[in-house]
Amino acid sequence: MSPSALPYRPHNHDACVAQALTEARTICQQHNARLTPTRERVLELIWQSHKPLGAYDVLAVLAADGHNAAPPTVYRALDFLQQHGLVHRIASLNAFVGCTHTDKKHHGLFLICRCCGNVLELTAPGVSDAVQNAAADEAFQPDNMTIEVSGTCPGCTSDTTHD
Amino acid sequence: MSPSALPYRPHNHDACVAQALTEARTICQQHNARLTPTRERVLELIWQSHKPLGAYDVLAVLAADGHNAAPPTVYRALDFLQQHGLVHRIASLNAFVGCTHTDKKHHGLFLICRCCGNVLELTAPGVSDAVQNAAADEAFQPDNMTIEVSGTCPGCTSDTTHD
DNA sequence: TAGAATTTGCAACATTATAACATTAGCAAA
DNA sequence: TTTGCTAATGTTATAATGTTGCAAATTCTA
Ligand SMILES: [Zn+2]
Ligand SMILES: [Zn+2]
Ligand SMILES: [Zn+2]
Ligand SMILES: [Zn+2]
Repeated sequence: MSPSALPYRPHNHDACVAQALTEARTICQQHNARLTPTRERVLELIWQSHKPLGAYDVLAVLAADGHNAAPPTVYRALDFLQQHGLVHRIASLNAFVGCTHTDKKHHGLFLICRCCGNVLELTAPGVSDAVQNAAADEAFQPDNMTIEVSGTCPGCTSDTTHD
Repeated sequence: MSPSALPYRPHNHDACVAQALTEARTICQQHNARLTPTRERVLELIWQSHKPLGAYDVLAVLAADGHNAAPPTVYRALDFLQQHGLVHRIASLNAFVGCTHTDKKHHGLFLICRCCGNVLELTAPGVSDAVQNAAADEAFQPDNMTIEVSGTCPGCTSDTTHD
């Protein structure tokens, strides 16, 4: 899985979605939290690709579904999903992406391709540690870290045609 | 300067501002760019503290100055200042802070105190390198990195009274 | 089933950012 | 010094993103 990991190469994405939903159900059960239809639907939409989706994009699809939804509907669902570690917010894009490491406790590092828009989430303990050290040198107690790297993914480096 | 660096302890902040403005003039000259009155004023406002300032906060002060300003005025000035490396945008706060490393080429790492709101910018080559490595492992070519850590600064860890 | 707690619907509003186009200031060649 | 170019600013409107507050409905618990 090292060079050219999942979102950057063709894969059975339906399996991604199915697995994400299954894991979500398990996790919510463990947390004694209710994965209601709206929340599950939002999660499914976020997972429709590995490109982050904006809250209002989600809203638009819900509306097209016939769901009578307003912004708070979406933001509440997204808050819930974030709280249970099922999605991450990408601050530099104001958008949301499904978490691909729901099993481990982690601080995600996100590789965002400027060209195709896909995002790969890494666990990158080396980076976390380096940040921890830098913070410790300043006697700063880290709580949460946002690490977002934009650039060009392997697919877009080689190709001339993009998605 | 290691433990308890600048923004987190009392310091002569006027000197911070003066230095920032001086460096800005130098840099703009070098870049053949015009540090117009509006741009300089915005930079000065951003530097009024080590707490990031929102675009509309800047706008409000400009208005109080008697300057007939609209949002584009501020955003344009901020774009200019960012382009010349004089301010950074903190994505997780939608706010702007003066760059404290205008001399070196750098990717900033920001320690954001949840309690007092101050931000300390570090250069942290160790972190940059770790990120580069993680990206290289995925054959990803990094372009720009956003590294923002929120937590508690040394001042707020010890004190019970905050700013 | 009654009561409590969580979730949703809904309306209005707040904040952040950009588009489009007219106007002006700075500068240099004719 | 007038002309013409470019960068910078003014102006208006609008887009995009995110929140608050309260009432109704649903789900859980006892
Ligand atoms: Zn997939
Ligand atoms: Zn994750
Ligand atoms: Zn200072
Ligand atoms: Zn900087």
